Amino acid sequence: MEMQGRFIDSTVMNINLMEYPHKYALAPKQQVDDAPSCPISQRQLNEPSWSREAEDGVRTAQVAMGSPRYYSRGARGNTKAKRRRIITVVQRQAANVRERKRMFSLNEAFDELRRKVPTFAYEKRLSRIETLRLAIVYISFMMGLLENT
DNA sequence: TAGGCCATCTGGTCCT
DNA sequence: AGGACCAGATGGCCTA
Repeated sequence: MEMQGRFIDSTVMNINLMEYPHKYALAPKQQVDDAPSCPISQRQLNEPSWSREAEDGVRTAQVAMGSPRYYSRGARGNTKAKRRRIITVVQRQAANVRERKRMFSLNEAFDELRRKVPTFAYEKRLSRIETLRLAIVYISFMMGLLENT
């Protein structure tokens, strides 16, 4: 079917993305008192996000001297203490790498979905939330077409 | 400059 | 025990 592509867009389908509330309900800010915020988190955004393992590995090697450990905070402030999972710095770094890879594959899926939903070529790149919402509307639109044929 | 978006880190929970 | 998944926090970049 030739419908995939640039024939319809949000305006054609009477989609007003702005009608969806974009405000997320923000929980009270979690207290981060024993871990520095990510000072290296914004390096070289033009790199593939998980190609930085070598650099992180250096940092890991530096920090891992003396085997410091991360402690899950668990039920901090509660009287009923949960079992805390203790991980090493190396394990924490490995988990960070896995998380980066996971987010990378998630973004790949978003990119693929962006290519499937119809937009005008000159439209700016859809955000992730816009992509999801437009995909929902697009699917509904196509289902309506099928039912009418 | 404020707000939106995103990448990353981190800890909690679930599952194998 | 450890990996996957998730959500909160944080900070940088970009645009109106």
